[in-house]
Amino acid sequence: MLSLKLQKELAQAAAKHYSLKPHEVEVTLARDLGHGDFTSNVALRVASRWGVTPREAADTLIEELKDSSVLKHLVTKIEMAGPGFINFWLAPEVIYKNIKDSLDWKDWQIWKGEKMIVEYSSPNIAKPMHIGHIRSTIIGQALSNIYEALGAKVIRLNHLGDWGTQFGKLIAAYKMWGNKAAVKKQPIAEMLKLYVKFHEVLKEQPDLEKMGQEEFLKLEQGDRKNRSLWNWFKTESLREFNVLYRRLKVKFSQVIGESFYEPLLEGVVFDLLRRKLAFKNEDNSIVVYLEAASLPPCLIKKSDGGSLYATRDLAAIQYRAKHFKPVAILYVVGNEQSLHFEQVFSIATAAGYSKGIKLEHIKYGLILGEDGQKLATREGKTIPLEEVLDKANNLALEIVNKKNANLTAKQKMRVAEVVGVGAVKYNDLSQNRLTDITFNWERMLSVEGNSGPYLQYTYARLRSILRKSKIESKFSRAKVKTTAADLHNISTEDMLLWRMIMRYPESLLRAAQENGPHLLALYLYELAVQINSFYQNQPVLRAAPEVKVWRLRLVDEAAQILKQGLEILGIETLEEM
RNA sequence: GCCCCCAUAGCUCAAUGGAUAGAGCACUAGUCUUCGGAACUAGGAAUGGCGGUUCGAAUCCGUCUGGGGGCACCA
Repeated sequence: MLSLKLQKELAQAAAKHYSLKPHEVEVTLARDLGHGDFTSNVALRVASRWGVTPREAADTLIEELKDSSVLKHLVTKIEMAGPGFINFWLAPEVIYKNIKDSLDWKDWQIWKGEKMIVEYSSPNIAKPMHIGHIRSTIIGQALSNIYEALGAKVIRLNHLGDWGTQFGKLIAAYKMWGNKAAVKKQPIAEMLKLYVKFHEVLKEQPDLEKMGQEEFLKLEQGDRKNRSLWNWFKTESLREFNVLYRRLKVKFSQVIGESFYEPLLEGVVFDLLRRKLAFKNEDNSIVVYLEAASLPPCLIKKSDGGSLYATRDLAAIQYRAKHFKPVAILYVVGNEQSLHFEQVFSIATAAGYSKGIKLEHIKYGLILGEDGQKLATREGKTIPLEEVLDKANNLALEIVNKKNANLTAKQKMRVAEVVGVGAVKYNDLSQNRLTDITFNWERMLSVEGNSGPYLQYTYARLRSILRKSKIESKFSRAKVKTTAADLHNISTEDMLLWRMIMRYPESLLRAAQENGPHLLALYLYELAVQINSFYQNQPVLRAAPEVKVWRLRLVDEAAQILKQGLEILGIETLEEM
């Protein structure tokens, strides 16, 4: 909310008075109180040191700060506010400088040059992408963008689920009931049918389970027929996935399937045995005991010699550490895999695979069906992502037809797609990632209130004002020039909006700290609400010249932040809609 | 049985240990000679129960209740 520079300056001034180190004093803006002021909870930190109440500490602090030579040029008034809160009124010159500093990106690029890996989306081959995949895909994309905006070098990995017993099952099912032409025609739909059928028949014929395991083992051992089937399934699946990724505007630096790590698996198992972390059971399966970490044991090799999920993730950590040398790996994967990651991280740490790398499971709540129950692929009970996007698109098209008849048919199609996808993405990104989401069509497709389209609409309106102001050429962004002297002419409403604009970098920072894109979404929404309310009552183009210059700059800055912020969330903006 | 996540308004969700717990939907009443009404203004309504830590708790700790997920040869 305050520029880093000003925060630092004030903290230093306060610290000097109390012989504290600057980091022991906290200076933050707590509430919007009016024209050009900000509040601080400096007193609170001091209070806990002195053993007095915050109110007493604040009183003393105010007396002393009044005479501070360092603060004199910054602050025009200091006052006691709530229980232990001190309000500072800043001089206009300071506010102006603060605005400029806040909007200076370089200050906020705290991840500059750091390399990190974000693993997201990671769908399973041969299964349709459904509503459950959208969370990992969209949250991962947004987080990657956030870190990148803060200066990090982000490697975006799609860790495809293209290995494991499930493919044994699929191969078995295909060999029994498969039809080449049908798969060619509708690859994923047909593969899903086979998979579902396999599980249905499995209920009556339990020996099918073994059959699936055998087919996977053959695949893993390089059986020609199984390999070529698997390759074919994979190619067909990826083709369908890419259509959806293109629609969602999701990109990856690398698409590396689990199968990629297969040649490394033996090495990992051998290494863990050598380090006496893993042990061989009588049935030849190999397990890592994790009592020390209070976790259940983790199996890394099956009794038939086949590999497991955990084995592959361990190999992946080893590989990534060696080839990318990241400072962190973020796994954007659902809540239900918590145990798996706790086990894998624990083993990786013990074996030293992740030395110098922060491993973090960015978990998120499930999307539950409208009945509040889990949506399971095996039972064929899912909502395909394509269906969600199509529905959203149709609804948006209906609305644009009503609202903006002037657009050409082509423009309307474009608007419908951008708005539809935006609505779906925002619905997910605006919520805390940890809570389970109960699926709801109405909310998912909402275009009113706290929704993606509301933000897109706000941006389009701001751009419309700027176009009409004629301060910009067709291709360049608006650049409204202001000076500190102009600040004396602005109203309280204007000032409040400035304060909101100044908070943008901080919202990004917090979103990164908490790995919560919803914090950025929330900020953008608050900004949009405030500017909507603002131009409803404060004329921009018809204002007096000295006021107009500030209002145009406000509109310009807000528009730029909305565009940039939405882009970071992976949501496109439109000049007209 | 053990472990993890969650519980806030009728519904869906917010909230750095701080000031009067915010929104949207729905409902009610308003704002159009408008820089685009996908908007704006106003209204009622909430921290699951009981303890604890703290000057201060929706937030941290304990416990109970309720919902979801998981617990070695699926991923």
